[in-house]
Amino acid sequence: MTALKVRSPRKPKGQGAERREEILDAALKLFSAKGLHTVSTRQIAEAVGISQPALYAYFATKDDITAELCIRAFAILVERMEAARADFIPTTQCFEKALRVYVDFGLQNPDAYRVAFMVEKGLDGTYKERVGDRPMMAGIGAFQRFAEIVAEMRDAGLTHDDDVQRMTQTLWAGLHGLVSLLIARPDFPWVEREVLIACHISLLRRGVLKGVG
Amino acid sequence: MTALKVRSPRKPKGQGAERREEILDAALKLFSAKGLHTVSTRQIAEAVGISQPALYAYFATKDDITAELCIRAFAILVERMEAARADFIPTTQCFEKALRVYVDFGLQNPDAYRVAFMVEKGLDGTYKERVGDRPMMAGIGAFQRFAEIVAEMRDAGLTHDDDVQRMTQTLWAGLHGLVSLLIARPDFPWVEREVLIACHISLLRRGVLKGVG
DNA sequence: CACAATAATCGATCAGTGATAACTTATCAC
DNA sequence: GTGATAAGTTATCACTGATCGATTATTGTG
Repeated sequence: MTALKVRSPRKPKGQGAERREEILDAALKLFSAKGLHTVSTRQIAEAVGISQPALYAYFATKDDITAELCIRAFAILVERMEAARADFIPTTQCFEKALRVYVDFGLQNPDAYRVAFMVEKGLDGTYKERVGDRPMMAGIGAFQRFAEIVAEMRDAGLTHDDDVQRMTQTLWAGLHGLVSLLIARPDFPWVEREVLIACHISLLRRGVLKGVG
Repeated sequence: MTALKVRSPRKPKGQGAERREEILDAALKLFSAKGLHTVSTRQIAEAVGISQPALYAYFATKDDITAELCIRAFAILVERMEAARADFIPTTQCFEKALRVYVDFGLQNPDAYRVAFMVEKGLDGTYKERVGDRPMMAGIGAFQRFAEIVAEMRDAGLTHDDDVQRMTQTLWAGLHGLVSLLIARPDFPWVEREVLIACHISLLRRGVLKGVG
């Protein structure tokens, strides 16, 4: 491993934002390849082709980089949830499809998902103060879309429970459980993944909706 | 903060194991108070009253300390699950009670729970190689108890699905979702906790069991 | 074209991290 | 006493995220 540092040419004067994107791109790739905690700021900087302190011109903190990635990823989720909601009618099929959107997103964006819902917060509130709950709030946007869907199901008289908040939180927790375990423990002797997901979604649907089992 | 280092007297010759316990005790308290990632080996050592390198006479790695704490905590869970299974008869009440045991355990031992199921593994396999999957395996012991309970329910003809593995994994994921979210995101505007737990358990029960909604 | 302004970036450095090596000290059996 | 050895030490390493102050390169202006 020679690892001569190859420097990227300095950006023209107004183009700092471009470098910022490069940093986010490099970070995303590294995180996906090696996991969140094992990637250092120096590795990110080297991948971009700049010095390590240069990162701090664009991000106050390493956590801010992950937070931004996370927020962007969740914007995509909200988008997908809205798409699912656009052609939503209160049926079992539509309902399951919406759940499936969430699961697929989590498994396709494991790093963002980790940062948003699985990363340790630090009981002293450190994490919270630095990065805010911005990533989580972004995730909550998706949660709200879920609440709307659940509300529609309730209004159609299809749910067991009438309290939408309560039901949505429970449903969300149920989905999150599968997604986070598949992400955190890929080596567990899981039943075939597609089968498991289908089975899980059916279970949640039965738990929320009245009618045919 | 003066923080004069107060040294604990050297242990007699055969009593190294006692120091080991002291380390685990101190670590558990610190982890509970400040969270896992924010506690350093130096802090643990100071709490015990020994030098930082002295830790490494008892544990090869910082992760090994958390792993041991985790394994011990999960031994308790297995114990409780076995107790729940001892006076188990295939009824809705007993089933829900068993689920409740799991949730209560997770919320009472959040740090152990984190290490076992929520801590990042490192895609390069670092975490796995050092600490093994010993903590997770300890957790799996509890999972097996669940499987047995589910099997009893199936044999009584009460479940929707006949595949015990599949159902148990799904059920476990559902429980884990609530526990892990409550641990990781305590600040989320949750519905009142007891209500939420009860609601979630009902949902999972409806998802798994046939019969009355 | 020269020049000041400034965005972009760098090298040096800091305190803190987990971990290791080499050494000391207390305690024990004989 | 005298070795052997468990228990613990200090010094140090490579690495981490982060800060400081200086240094480029570029730009619009005179």
